[in-house]
Amino acid sequence: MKNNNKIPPATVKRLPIYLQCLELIDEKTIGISSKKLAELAKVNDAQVRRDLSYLGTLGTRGVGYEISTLRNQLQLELGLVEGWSAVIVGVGNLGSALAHYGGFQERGFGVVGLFDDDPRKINKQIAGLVVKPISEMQNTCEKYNVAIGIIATPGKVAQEIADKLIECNIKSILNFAPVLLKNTADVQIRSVDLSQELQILSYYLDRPVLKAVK
Amino acid sequence: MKNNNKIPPATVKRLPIYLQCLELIDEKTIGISSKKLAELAKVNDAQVRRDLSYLGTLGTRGVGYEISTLRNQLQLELGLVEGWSAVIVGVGNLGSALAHYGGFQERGFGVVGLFDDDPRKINKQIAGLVVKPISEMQNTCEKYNVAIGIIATPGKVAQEIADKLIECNIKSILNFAPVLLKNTADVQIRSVDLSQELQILSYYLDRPVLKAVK
DNA sequence: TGCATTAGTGAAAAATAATAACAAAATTCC
DNA sequence: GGAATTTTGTTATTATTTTTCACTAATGCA
Repeated sequence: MKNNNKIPPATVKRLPIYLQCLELIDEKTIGISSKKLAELAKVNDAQVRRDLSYLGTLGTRGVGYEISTLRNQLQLELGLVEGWSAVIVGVGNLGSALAHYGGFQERGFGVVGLFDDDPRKINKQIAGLVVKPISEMQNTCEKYNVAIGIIATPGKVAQEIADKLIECNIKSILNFAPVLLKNTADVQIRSVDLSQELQILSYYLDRPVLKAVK
Repeated sequence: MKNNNKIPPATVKRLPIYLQCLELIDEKTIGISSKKLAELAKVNDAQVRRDLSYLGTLGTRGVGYEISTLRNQLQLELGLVEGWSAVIVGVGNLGSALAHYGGFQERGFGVVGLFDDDPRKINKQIAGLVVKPISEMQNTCEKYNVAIGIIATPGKVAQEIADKLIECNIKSILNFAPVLLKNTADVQIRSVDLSQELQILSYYLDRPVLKAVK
């Protein structure tokens, strides 16, 4: 399939899962079939082939996929190779958790700044970084050419922070505050509302028969 | 529409958003039209009516919806009224963040237990609760009839914890560890992988034209 | 060479979602 | 009181997306 930039959302959601599945495989193994990968990822094997075909022609007919190639392409497609930098705004428990979270660094995201406006938090050291006041954010973002802003503040200041991040020329925002942020044309916003997740889960609590939303 | 238990996933995902929108409204206002709510939630107004119709006949033609009724029904449908209890396993930064997170209590989820097997954490007090060893989990779950287990442990022990939670007769799991948990027939599992979220965001980083996955 | 295997993909089918459009019910205004 | 207006509930339609089937094309191996 032509690599024309148009991977369906449902597929994009599965790419990180495939990547994760590959990590589970014994290092000595060098190849994997769509059938086996499908099994690990708990999807149909035609789905796997279809999904991977969006990334280009990666496999070999009659043989399967070479794991290292697959991993590289997945990482490339997900933009995990270019090493995006991120800043975290709000260093309460959630912000700290995110700062400590190994998964980010591992997958090519470097957290280069922590910001908060609480004087008790400023200058505290967390995960090797010093917490700075939000007024210094612009500076850091320019210096490191930061692409991602992570909002872990209380809801009521989240929009204000988002606006500031946009002013800093950030390209995407990952929002953990429980509010709907205003959409902006050229900034991708992705929200994770922890209690919303719990609410959705809760909906399915008394309905064990139904399939849960993914 | 008959209230026959079958709300489409896309709708279930919007219900918490509607609930959130209602919270933004001035307390004195008692009614709201589908058009206005649509505007707040940033969706089509026909969509709002369609979505709400799954909950029963809540509005009044020519008038609109009574906010308090709407809120009650949304909460009821989402199961936020029955007061589910939850336990959190793993009290690192993320677990602590979740324990402190006001949103849960507010929306009807009571966190009744914190568990960890790190001796340095046991007996620590967090958000008014004392951290206990995982061996005591069964006990707490029975005592409080806990319905939800929240996993905030490192990935490598997550499956083991999930199994233990299932043994404790929990009904749903909200998993924050970056692993795919094995599916079990009568336990709903919902996973939030923070770095997966970031990876999906990252995919859209160089493709600002595309619409991001919801 | 022939058989077994497995990727890539067109096309069909299925599932899901969104929207338009309008009758029915309620209110307001004359 | 009745016409005009508003706004819901719902049917029907359309659109979109996703999944799966089924087959062809490579490849390896005996």
